[in-house]
Amino acid sequence: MQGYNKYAYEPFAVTVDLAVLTLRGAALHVLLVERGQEPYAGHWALPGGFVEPDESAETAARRELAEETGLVDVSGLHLEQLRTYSEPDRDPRMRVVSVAFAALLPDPPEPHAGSDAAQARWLPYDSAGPLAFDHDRILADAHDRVGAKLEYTCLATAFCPPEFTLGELQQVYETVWGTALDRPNFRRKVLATPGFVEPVPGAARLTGGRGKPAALYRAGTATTLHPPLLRPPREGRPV
Amino acid sequence: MQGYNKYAYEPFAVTVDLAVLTLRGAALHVLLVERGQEPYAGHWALPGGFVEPDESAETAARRELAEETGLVDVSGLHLEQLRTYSEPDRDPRMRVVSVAFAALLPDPPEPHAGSDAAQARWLPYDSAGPLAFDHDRILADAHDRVGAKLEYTCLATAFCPPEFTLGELQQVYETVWGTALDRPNFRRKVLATPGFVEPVPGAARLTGGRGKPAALYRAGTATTLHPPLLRPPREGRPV
DNA sequence: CCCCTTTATAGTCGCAATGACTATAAGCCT
DNA sequence: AGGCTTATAGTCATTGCGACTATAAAGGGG
Repeated sequence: MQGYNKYAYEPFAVTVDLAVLTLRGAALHVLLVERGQEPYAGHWALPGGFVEPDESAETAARRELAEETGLVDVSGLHLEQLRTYSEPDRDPRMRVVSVAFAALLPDPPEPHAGSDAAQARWLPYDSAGPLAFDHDRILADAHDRVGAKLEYTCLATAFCPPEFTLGELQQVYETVWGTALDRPNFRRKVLATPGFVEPVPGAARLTGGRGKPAALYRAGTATTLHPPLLRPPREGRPV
Repeated sequence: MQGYNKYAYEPFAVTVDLAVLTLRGAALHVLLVERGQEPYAGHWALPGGFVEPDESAETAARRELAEETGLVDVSGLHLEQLRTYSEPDRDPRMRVVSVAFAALLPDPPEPHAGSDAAQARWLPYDSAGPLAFDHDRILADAHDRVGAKLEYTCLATAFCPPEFTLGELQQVYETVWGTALDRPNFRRKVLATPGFVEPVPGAARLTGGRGKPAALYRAGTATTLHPPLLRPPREGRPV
C-alpha cells in the first residue's frame, strides 16, 4: 500500500452475498432467489447485491436484507460477516469480490420478489440444491460458522423471538447441529450460565399447543458462554 | 446480483492487509512497515498491497507475506482470513476495500524492506502504537481471533517450529492469552487430546538452556480440540 | 565436587461440570 | 377418565480440571 496512485490498481466490483437462515418448525431454512438471467439462469442463488459508493459492506448487507425479506425493521437482526470470496473466476462475466454475511431471523416472513422481479422463497437447508456461483460453499460456511458459534456464544437467541421457551431454544441447537439433546441437561446448563437467558418476571406462560405450558425467557446480557455448550462429539472422529 | 451490467457498479480498489504475528522470547510481536508517503507518512502500518487481476485475496496475501518477510517458502505457514474492512472513509484518498489476514510464524526472520523501500521491522504487540488507517482495529481483531482459536483448535502449533517441546507450546498459550498456566495440567490436557501432538519417536531431546531436557513433539493430525482448552475466565466478568 | 537453581515429568486430591436417567407436574385430546 | 405430550425437578456416577506435591535431570557457582 506504499505509494500507489489512482491508476496502479485494477478495479473490482464488490458485492455482498447473504445466507439468511431461519427455523421453520424443526428444519433450518435459507432464503434463496431464482436467477432470471445468464449465467445460472433458472438456478437458485443467495440474495445479494452491489456495495454502493457511500456504504460499507455491513450497510449494504443490511439494506439487501431489508429489501429481500420485505421486513421494515432489520436493525435488531443478527448479521455476521463470514468471509470474503475472491477467486478470479467465481463470476464468469467479470471480476467480482463478494463479502459474505450470515443473517439470523426468528420468524420468517413470506419473502416478496426483489426489485429485480426475481422469485424469492425459503428452502430447507438440506434440499438447497446446487446453487449458482460458489454459493454452495458460502452457504456451507455459514452453516459451519453458526453451528460453531452456538457452542461458545449466545447466538442461539438470535433465532428466537423476543420471548421464548427453553424448548424453543433447545430446538435451535438441535436443528442447527442435527443432534438430539437431553432436555433436563440442556435446561440445567442454560440456566446455570449467567446472562444467557433471564425469566420474564410476570408469571407469563405460553401455550403453543400440547403439553404443559412453558415459562418464558428473554435473551440475557451475556454474549459469550463460559464454559461453552459443547455439541456431542461425533462418533467416527479420528482417535 | 440480478441483471447487472458492466456499468451498473462502482469500482473499488481491493487490497489485503496482513497481521503477521510471531513469538520472540516471551512476547508477541507483529511485523510492521513504516509509511513513506501521505497519508500517515512516518506512521507504522500493517504490510499489505493490492490484489492483482488474476489472483484471489488468499494468493495476494501469501505473495505479500513472502515479499515482506523475505521468506522463500511460505507455503507451510498458517494464513487465515480475518474479515473485510470496507468503511467508505477508511482511506482518505479513494475507496479501498481491504481483506485482512492473520499470518502465524514460528521463527521470525529479520525482515527486509519491501519493494517500496519502506522500513520494516518486528514490534512488540503491546507497544505497536497508533497505526495508520484502521490498522489498530485490524491488529486487535487478529489478536482476538488467534486467542479464541487457541481454545478450540490446534492453531498453537502454527507458532512452533516442526519439532517443539510442550514448554514451548505452553509459552504460545501464555503469551497470546497473557495468563500463566499450570504446567502439569497443561501437559495432561495436551497429551490427553488425541491428535494434538505426537511424540518424536527417536528419544530425541532438545537442550536449549537450563533445566532438564524436554521431549520433542510434532503437530498431530487433529485440527480441532474436543473438549476445548479453555482460557482461565477473567475475574471482573459480568455475573 | 556439592548444592542450588531451573525445567520436565509423574502423580494425588477434591470439586465442578456433565451425561444418563427417573420422577412428577400440568396442560390437551379423544 | 385415561392417555399423550411437554415442562420441570432431582439423582447418581463419571469425567474434567484446578491446585498442589513429589521426583528427575540438567547446568552453574561456590
